[in-house]
Amino acid sequence: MEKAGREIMYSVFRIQKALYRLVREDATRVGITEVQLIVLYTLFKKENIRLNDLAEKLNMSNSTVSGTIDRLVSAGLVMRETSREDRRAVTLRLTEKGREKLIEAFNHESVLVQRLRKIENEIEAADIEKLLSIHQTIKDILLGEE
Amino acid sequence: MEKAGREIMYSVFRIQKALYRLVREDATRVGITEVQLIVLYTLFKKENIRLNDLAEKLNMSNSTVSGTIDRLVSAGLVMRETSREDRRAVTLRLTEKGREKLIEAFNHESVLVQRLRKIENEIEAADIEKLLSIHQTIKDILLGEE
DNA sequence: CACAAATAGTTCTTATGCGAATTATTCCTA
DNA sequence: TAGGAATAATTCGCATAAGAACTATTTGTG
Repeated sequence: MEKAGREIMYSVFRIQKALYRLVREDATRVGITEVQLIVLYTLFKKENIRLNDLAEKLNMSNSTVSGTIDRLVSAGLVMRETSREDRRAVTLRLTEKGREKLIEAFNHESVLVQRLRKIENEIEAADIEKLLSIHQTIKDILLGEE
Repeated sequence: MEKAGREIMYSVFRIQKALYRLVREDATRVGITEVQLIVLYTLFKKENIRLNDLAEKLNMSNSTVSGTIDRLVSAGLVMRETSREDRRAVTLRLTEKGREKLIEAFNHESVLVQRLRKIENEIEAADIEKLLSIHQTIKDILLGEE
């Protein structure tokens, strides 16, 4: 395989793992899993989203999301409601308890939030911009938008 | 949460998913899973590696790797051997069949290999270097090496 | 309008993926 | 050197993660 490409690949894998580990730390602290926390956050950012759209946003299959939502509903953190416009569809919403859980997870104790802040402080804005732009190029090439 | 940090996080997640999807394509073509293919590749690059070291290299727990190796052994692609120096340890090696499978996966048909090559061709070497260096900084911050 | 095609979710099966407990072996030190 | 601490791997339980098959609706086309 190609050397530079391989290095980029490994480098991305490593960062992703490190990020996931920090998310897991916050999630575990409040008694849920990292994926559940990411789902809560996404629902917080976008209310009344459909399961399909949530799955797409998270880059996950809807079978996976369906199962995760099952567990969040059982835990009383999320509500499932049949959409009135389309009775096939399901819309998802945080419960009050879910909202509280989310806020608790990303409070001042959150190492993830601290580290993300540190990244913003220690890396120059121009470099961050450069990084995101190269990432975009890479993503486009990987997805085959030529 | 912090805006730029969040963007970087999402951007990494997206690239990781895109990469995984391409690895999966090659893996599926030869009848194995993406993780199994990554393991075969790692064993190809480093013969007679211990399970522990393999897990560390892949950033996975050894319970996960142990299970994956189970399936690769069942499929006749990998050999497990008790280490002579340390009888607690297990060393792993590709079988001939495993080596053939790996070569078949990453042959000229491989979209992943093509795309990685394209990344090398279309992104300037200086930019790739810059990218890897920023990645390193981010990884260090995330892992808390302050 | 009828009815096939498309769409939204769920369920099933298999494979990760992790932490905790367990087993086997080796290391270390009183 | 005996026996506990440390280490390497496996096993177990649970939660992703994806694709395929399935159900329930809605859409599109003659």
